[in-house]
Amino acid sequence: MPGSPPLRLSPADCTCFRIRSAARRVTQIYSRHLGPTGLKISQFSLLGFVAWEGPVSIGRLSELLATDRTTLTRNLKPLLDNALVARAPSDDRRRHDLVATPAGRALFKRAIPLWTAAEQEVRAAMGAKLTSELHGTLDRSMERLAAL
Amino acid sequence: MPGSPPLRLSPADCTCFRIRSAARRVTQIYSRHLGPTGLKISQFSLLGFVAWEGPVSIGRLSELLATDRTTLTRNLKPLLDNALVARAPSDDRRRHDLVATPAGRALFKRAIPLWTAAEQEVRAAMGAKLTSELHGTLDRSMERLAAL
DNA sequence: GTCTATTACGTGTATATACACTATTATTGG
DNA sequence: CCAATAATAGTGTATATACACGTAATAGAC
Repeated sequence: MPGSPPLRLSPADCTCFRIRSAARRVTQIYSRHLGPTGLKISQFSLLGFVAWEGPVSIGRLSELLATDRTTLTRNLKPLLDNALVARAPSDDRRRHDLVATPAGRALFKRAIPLWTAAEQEVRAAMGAKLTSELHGTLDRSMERLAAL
Repeated sequence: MPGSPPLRLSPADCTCFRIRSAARRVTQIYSRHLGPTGLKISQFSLLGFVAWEGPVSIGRLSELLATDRTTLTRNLKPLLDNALVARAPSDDRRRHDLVATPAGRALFKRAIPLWTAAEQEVRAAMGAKLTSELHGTLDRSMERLAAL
């Protein structure tokens, strides 16, 4: 089996540029829908994870969300300030477990239909086939890139 | 032809979360490689576009990069401060045309091999098939989402 | 030729992101 | 028990992102 020909790569072929552009575009659409709740899309995700995973540490969230630990510290601030999430002491005093407050859970529930509308707008524009292709491709890419 | 069954969407199916996670992951890899140049990946892209497109306005760059105009104003600051990009007056005094300086073009050239290494690391981890699938899916998604 | 609508751009504000560094608490080896 | 090590988290700094708003200059209407 012969080796592949040497690829001629140009910066126009940049995987990073493509994925960052798409992320910006998609983020704008979701943000528009979520506007009335006062939640940004990343806050929606973060609040959802905290609500689902029950008491959870920053470090654990960092794994679940594939986000740097210190980024989450900053991202949590608006949620803590607005009392949507609260810190709870844990047995290990190095950790601060995070829980969603009743207000946080209520807001998340109110946000779900708006998120659904955003998701449906995107899926309607892309079509079911492209949507599932995109999800599958991204999921597999994340698996392959996790090792790096 | 019957309609599709009503989709039951859960926030775990979020397209935005997937694409943002992947963008974060990919960005980290490229940033690591580009570190020695002092350029972030977005600066590499921006500098490259300015160098290629010759004298170009902020508004035009905004279309090319699918980035908000005001974001580019901020993103350009480090490049202007480091004299990698310069403003040139244009016939229309509302516009400030941007050009890459010799230092900017030289740095971009030095950065290309590092970008290539990043691109190859990502492609090696993902495989050629998944890479081309990802690119195609992202490109088609951007087309479909541009209308929104 | 002026007045107005449009175009092109920057600023204020707020969030998102992550690396290097620091501080605190647990754990483990002796 | 105590010192060294590991684990957990926050801060300082810098960039990335975009909406709402304000400003300056051009183009068009008349």
